[in-house]
Amino acid sequence: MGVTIKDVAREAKVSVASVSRALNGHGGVTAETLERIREVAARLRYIPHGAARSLITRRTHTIGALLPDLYGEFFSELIRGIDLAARTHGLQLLVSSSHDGAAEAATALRAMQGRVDGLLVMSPHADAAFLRQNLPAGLPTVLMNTLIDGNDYAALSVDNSGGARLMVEHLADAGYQRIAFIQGPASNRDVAERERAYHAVLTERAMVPIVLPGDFNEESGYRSGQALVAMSPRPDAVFAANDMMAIGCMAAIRDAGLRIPEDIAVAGFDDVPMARYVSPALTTVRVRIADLGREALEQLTAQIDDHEDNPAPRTHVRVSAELMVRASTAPPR
Amino acid sequence: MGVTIKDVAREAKVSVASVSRALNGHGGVTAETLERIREVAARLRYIPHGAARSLITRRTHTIGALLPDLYGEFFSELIRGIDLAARTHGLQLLVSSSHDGAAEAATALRAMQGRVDGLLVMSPHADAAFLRQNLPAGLPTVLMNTLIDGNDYAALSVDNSGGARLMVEHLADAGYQRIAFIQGPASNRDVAERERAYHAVLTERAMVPIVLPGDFNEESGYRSGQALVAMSPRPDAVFAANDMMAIGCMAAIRDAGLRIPEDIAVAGFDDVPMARYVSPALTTVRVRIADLGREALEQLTAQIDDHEDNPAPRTHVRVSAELMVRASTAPPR
DNA sequence: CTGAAAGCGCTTACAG
DNA sequence: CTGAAAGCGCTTACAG
Repeated sequence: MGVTIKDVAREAKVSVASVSRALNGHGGVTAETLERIREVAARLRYIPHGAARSLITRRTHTIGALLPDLYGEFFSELIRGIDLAARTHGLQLLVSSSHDGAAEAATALRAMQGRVDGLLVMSPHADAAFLRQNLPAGLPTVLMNTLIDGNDYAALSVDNSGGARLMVEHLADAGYQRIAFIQGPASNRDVAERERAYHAVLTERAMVPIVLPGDFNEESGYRSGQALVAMSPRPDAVFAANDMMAIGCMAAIRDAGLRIPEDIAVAGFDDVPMARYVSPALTTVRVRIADLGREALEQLTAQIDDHEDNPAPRTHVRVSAELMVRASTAPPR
Repeated sequence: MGVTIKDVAREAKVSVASVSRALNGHGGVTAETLERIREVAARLRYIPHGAARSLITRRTHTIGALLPDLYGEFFSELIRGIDLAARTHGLQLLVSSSHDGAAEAATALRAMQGRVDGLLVMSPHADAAFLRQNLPAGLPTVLMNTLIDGNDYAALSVDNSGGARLMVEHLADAGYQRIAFIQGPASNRDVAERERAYHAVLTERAMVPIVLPGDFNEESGYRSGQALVAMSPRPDAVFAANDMMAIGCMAAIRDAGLRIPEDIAVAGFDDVPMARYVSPALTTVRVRIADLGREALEQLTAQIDDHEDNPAPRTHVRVSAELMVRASTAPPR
């Protein structure tokens, strides 16, 4: 079907070896044959077959990314960081996403074998056994927001704990007395870390926790906001596990005829673009997701370029979070 | 390095052919040998080498996507649509993005050869010559928002023209008399289509066009908003080529002490999530970007599954746009 | 400088 | 049911 190196060799009246050398710029060809081969290759529109080439060179110039999703704010930023770094290294990206179960994720991971030089893994299904079973031994790998016991893999993750702590301390320092927390999806590890930090700070300050349910969606924030305003005594501040719930919560507070932050201060987590546009602007925690992606890819390329005798360290790096104080948590009167 | 089919064969005391047949479920193996081979494969943690397999099967179960970018609202949605459809077909995604020039895009495209079963192409660098030069002949391809003369390729694109026309007609029908337009980046084809439709409707209605510069960023919308409020006679409505500029423009109008829509109505294009949250909520044009991606992938798989004697038609489909009327363009008193 | 040959890891007719 | 062999399209020592 397609034109192969053999076609070029025949047409240029040389061996396939010479075509390969010429086109790859390895030298060892006279300027004359080089020119002829180039001309024939262009005329025939020869494009080398990637799979065949990487089968013999053991290089694919591709990195695989196993992700739970490909869209939404978070992944958009994550992919941006990965892509930025991949581009500077001349790497392509093989992505695989949306695995409903461990079996699907395993299939996806296995399909990457022989097609990537390294792997970026972010998966709720990934644990030590899963990776041992489905990851080719020796394939450079970096985990993103995916915690595994031991030091077998390099890992990067968001400092949820530090970020949430900053937020709760900010609210307490501002003078708020009854600080509520809106949870995210139960199985979400990021949320668990945020909630743990919330409890830790409240305990340190001898304050009483008030926890409301949520699922990361705006609607759940609205519902918890309704519950919040009906409480007695009413909380005077609420920290939602993400921005969208915080925004939903703000709507509920306003619909109840209360003011933000005078009656109830509201804070979120993520710093989505919208956070600056809601009114009042939302105080939140910013995580440089793109940095996480970029840094993960840099660590991965370091592993790929490793020599056996000088392995890159398998470290666990925390990407720090930053407090973005805005009008929604101005100190109470 | 890794364990290959040979290792499994040796360990299971069979030929590699039998290992292949057993593991691929092709039958022709006794239950006993099947079991033994499976056991050995699992014990050795054998994972087939993708490149080797696709070299012989001529199938990669991967589709390539050449995109100008991977992040931001638009691509997030586009990728979502592609990913959704790819998943139902069991396909992986090889993405390549951010090509600063035609040469870089060409390299990326060529690198896909032999590694994908089909190609989704969205590139400002793609014209007929570019594709002929860098696309393996016969490789199934669908163009997205990338217009080429002729019917060599299937193509899908956003109906910018129809969407912009709906908007300008909406403003005129609402009673606005002096409708301004804020442009996007000069080289952007989507913008050109939107602007052309703006001019067409104004001509039909015997209205005078008022065109202000912009570059898709919020700041440029703000600047054009400042220019707008200083005009005399002042336009009573403005249609920005995208939502972010519309939002910037709203800020400028408000900062000038004017009201929206009483003094100046504002409309955008894209329907970004934020559009519903600004105050007043922004009237805009919604394009189902995810549908574009999904539909493009469906067309591509149809081509891939084609038989030579029954080729899928190379059509050019327009993804329709929808008017989202909100408070920012309520009719003038 | 050039070519014949081996080999990357797999699958698939073809015999037995 | 099973294996030997050919071949997918390339690259790279090895000779000449």
